[in-house]
Amino acid sequence: MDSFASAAPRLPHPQTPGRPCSIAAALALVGEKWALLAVREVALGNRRFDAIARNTGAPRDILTTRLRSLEAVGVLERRRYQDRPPRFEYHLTVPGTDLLPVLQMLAAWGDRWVSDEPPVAYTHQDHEFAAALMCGTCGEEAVAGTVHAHVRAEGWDRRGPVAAAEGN
Amino acid sequence: MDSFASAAPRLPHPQTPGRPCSIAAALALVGEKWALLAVREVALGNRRFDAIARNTGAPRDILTTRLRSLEAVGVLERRRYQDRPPRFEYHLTVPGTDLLPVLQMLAAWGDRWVSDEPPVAYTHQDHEFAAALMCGTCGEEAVAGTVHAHVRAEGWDRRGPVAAAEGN
DNA sequence: GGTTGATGGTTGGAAAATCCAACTCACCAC
DNA sequence: GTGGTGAGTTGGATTTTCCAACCATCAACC
Repeated sequence: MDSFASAAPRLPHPQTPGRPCSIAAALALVGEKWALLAVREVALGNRRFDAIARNTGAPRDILTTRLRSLEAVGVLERRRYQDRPPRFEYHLTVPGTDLLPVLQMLAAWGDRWVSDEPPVAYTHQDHEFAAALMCGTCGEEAVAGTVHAHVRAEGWDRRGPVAAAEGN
Repeated sequence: MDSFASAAPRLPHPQTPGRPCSIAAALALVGEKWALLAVREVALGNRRFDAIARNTGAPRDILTTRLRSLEAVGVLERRRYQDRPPRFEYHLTVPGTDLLPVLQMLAAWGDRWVSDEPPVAYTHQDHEFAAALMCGTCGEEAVAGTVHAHVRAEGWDRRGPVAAAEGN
């Protein structure tokens, strides 16, 4: 896992208000509708600007800024596939590919709670795929209520900022 | 699973541009930074407006509109815990609780790629929790590249809208 | 009786981001 | 020379966000 994590460089750490939290950090980098939908399209194999714009419905100018930002952050890579005129394709980096489980979970939630019938079905190897959360340590499914948070960040606990009873 | 899904009512189906997709639908309902961070805080047990505002860093007026929207959508429930003056607490509904795997995946991604060291650690039962995507059908971990999409939505395929070669 | 603090918000106004339609520029095929 | 593809830009109107300050209700303190 250490060797895997070092296989690609770390992404820039954004400034987030509130509690120090990897969820907030992740959202600051990729947590925007059009950004995630662009990643979805690239994952589906649609690597070109026009296809991404059409299939997501994103305004073209917004999409431009999102693609630039995803590239700057290291989630997408922009590759020139021809010169004269210059044309580009977007590809997932390693961190970008690692976002797909997040999208799978979102799709599963949407399928369960909002879509009448799944607009997209997923298969795992040869059978129907049903997304679930797994604990990689024990190999079992992590059922609701069995995962607990332990706040490590200095000056914070579960309730919020610690009163910091120093000298005051 | 069928009986589980019917245990709570379905959420409103939002209008989304682009490809019909449960990811887009989910993002339309809950895919906004402050909304997801509010859900995070409620999941941590911080159910009151002031605590959520402080711990997320969200502007209070924005937080008000997000909480109202999450309530309207059916992700949160707003409970009065005293009258005179009226005071409220926010609780996760069943669909809201079902969002936690999404947050776990986001946290895992942030831990892996952006946070220097995890600001929050998670345990599963008594051991360290390592989030992974599982295929509920076969019980195995869904490794990158083993899950494939099949577009079912009428008029669309993986590449985009179908040319609709009728009579043309 | 006045002040402070907690709680759960509103309000006003400035700043920023979004959305939309139209436009560009370079090339290719017909 | 007309139309199409591809990858964006541009201008301008509309929305949304952000921020700080404010408000109301009650309890406790002094």
